[in-house]
Amino acid sequence: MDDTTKKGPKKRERRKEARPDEIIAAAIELWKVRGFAATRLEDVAIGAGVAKGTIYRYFSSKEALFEAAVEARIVRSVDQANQSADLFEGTTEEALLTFFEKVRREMVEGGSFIFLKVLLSEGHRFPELVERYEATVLRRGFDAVRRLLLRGVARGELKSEAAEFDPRLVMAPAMMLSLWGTVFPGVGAPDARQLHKQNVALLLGSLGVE
Amino acid sequence: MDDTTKKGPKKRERRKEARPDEIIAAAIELWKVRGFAATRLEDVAIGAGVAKGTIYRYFSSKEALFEAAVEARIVRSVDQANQSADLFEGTTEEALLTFFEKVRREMVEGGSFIFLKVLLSEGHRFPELVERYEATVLRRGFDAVRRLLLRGVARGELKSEAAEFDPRLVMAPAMMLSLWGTVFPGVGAPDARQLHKQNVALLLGSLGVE
Amino acid sequence: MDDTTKKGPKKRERRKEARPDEIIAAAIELWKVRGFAATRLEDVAIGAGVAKGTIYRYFSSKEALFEAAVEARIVRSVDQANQSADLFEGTTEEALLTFFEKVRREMVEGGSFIFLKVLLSEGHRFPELVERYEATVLRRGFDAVRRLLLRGVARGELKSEAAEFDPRLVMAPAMMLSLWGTVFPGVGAPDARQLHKQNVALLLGSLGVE
Amino acid sequence: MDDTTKKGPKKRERRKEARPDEIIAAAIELWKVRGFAATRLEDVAIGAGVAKGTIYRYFSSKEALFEAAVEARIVRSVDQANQSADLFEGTTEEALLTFFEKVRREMVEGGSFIFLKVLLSEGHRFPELVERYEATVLRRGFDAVRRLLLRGVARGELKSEAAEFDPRLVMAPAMMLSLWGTVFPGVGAPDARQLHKQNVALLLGSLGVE
DNA sequence: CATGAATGAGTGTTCATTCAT
DNA sequence: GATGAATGAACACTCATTCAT
Repeated sequence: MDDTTKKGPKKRERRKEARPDEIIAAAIELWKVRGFAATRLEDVAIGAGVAKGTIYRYFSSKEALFEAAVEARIVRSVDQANQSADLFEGTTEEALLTFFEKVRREMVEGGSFIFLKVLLSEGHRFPELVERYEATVLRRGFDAVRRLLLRGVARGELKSEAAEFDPRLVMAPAMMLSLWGTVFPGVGAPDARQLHKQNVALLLGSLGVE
Repeated sequence: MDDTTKKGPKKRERRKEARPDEIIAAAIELWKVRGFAATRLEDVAIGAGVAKGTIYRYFSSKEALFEAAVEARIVRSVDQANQSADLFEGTTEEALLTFFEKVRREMVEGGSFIFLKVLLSEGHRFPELVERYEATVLRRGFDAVRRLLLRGVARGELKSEAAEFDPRLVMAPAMMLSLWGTVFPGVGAPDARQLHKQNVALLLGSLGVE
Repeated sequence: MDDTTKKGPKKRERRKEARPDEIIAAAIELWKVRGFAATRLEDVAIGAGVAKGTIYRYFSSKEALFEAAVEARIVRSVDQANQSADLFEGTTEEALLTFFEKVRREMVEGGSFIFLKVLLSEGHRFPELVERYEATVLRRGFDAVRRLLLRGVARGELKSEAAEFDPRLVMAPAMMLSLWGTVFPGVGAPDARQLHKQNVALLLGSLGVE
Repeated sequence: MDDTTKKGPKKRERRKEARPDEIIAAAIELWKVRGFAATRLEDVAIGAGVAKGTIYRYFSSKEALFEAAVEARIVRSVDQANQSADLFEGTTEEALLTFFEKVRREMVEGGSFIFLKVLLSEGHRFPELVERYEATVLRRGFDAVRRLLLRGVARGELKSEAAEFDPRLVMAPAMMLSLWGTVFPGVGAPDARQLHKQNVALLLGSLGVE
């Protein structure tokens, strides 16, 4: 017990700092398959290779762990979205398609869908988090889309009225399809790319120049 | 034992037959505000003005109550959707707008959003119900939309390619906006009608003739 | 409901009087297979072809029903036992064998084993009934055996010391075997008659003259 | 993770290892007086000086606790019985008397009667346990008796036909008397030793040489 | 700091008993 | 009297959280 301090103190330090992330990663992995409510903190502990009590050293409660997980992933999500929208070089058509694909990948493969699900069904328990998610994920996502539309107008690819188009309508299909796909096997999942293309075509058909 | 086929045995039972519906109504009302998991069966009982045990006379478990509630509401939802699509007399533009409004009203005001939420976050506990919901609500909703698009083509209001357009893309925004609106105050709720109009404009702009 | 008073008032009266017995019979039949605690009063009602509430017209509680069942069967048991012992004409050997067989039949086929089982495991709930059962079933059974032994001495078939032999030792094997047989498939049931014979041989071998 | 194989990890656990036994002991003590069904798990917890939840750390259900209790006591019972039969040095008369006394002590004072009672009245809920009890307690008890009879024949104390005598008939009185004694105050308990003597006399009178 | 045994409030479910019809 | 819908006390079991080691 006390003999472990001999070898390398850095080693332990390093692991210690990684702990919260490992716990969050394990938690998300379990939440993805079992859902938030049905996943016991003990399972998270086992999944992260730590003891139950250890989780409480880093997160004051199950909800706090969830909030921390959202925070940890939100940064990535937002950055991804912004990169797609702002640093993209290609046509608006490609940009939109890439954006939809990013949303899908982040939601489905990255597991972010679990955050949205929990907030949708148990949002009442996380009032601040709901606000924060709305402001940081949704609003920023919408803003990214808006900038993308404006860029399209600026590039002469979209009609000027596209600047007024509500970004929520652009994002909704990609998100709804991702959510459906995680529960309803026959709806949304397999041909996601095809649907995204059709959605882009729809947008360009209506908002595109000529 | 076999003598029960007398005159009118329904008389006395008719009043009692309302009980299950009252319980379901009370349950949905509570689920809407507190969510499914956070609503105790005792609260449902109080809400319905009965004792806890009474619920078990009609529903064998909390999950069975949920399934019964879905069944009870599904019929209405599907009928609504079909009416919108099939019996509608006006233009496709009006038909789409009406359809979106029906979806929104059913989801938000009718409270059907709670079913979707629960299935999204706890679908694992209701495998058959997930299938049933997908087949009865989602698939039929998509079919109604498809028929609506075909009707538009037949009426010469939509390009022939509209017949191939994926109905999921038409429904997704209306559903996603409804879901968002129940949790994120600033997203989706207040100006729903405006968004639906813009969505219809988008569809017609791309799929409409001329 | 009110139209049934037309036909024969005697018919209903007669059935009314039979009700308690029918209920008791149905109860015992269920207790035999499911046990006392695991049998719901509703099952008894269904088995007896009456409504749950009707049981309470005749028996004030589940325990009262049990007590009444014991009383109803006790009379028969005791009479059977007394007949075996007192009215028997044959040898003591035959008398003992007949007696053991009566005990077994009453216990196993008649279902009396359920009374003993309940009193053994839940006797605390029925203090007066325990006393009554002890006095009416056990003690009288012992007395019947004692008289049987005395008769054997008088007939010159048993040594005089048999008059002092404790009847409990005579009865115990027959009862224990019956109890075992109702739960442990391999112990006691199939070859009961053979065991009774061996038990009689044992008794006569030790207590028999010559 | 794999470093747990250090010096003495048993030290800390040894104290905790007593918990299951303490819980079993408390449970049996309560079952003896109140019966199995009527004893709430919370009472067991209080009796063992732990919280309700602690019981579930060691036993997955009330029934599992019962099964564990049977297992824990079965070993002792069987060992006792075997010792009596095999390692005994004295005459068959003494051996039988000692054996009966062991049975009685184990059943009445050791509290094993509660296992038999529960299995008799609620055996349906424990099908495997019934089998196990039959095979481990009853059958082995019978075998011990059989060996005891064979030993008596070998020692020239019993007639050769004693080898064929059914051990169930030897055990039944001791067990039945123990069971009776736990419920019916006037039957069996006080003069148990006297009855055992008479039973031995009966057996030797019939099966004994000369 | 890490551990995991211990805690106990909370809830779904059962079922004997009551009582309006 | 009979019915069976309604009641509500009782209890097994779960799991987030705490804390002695």
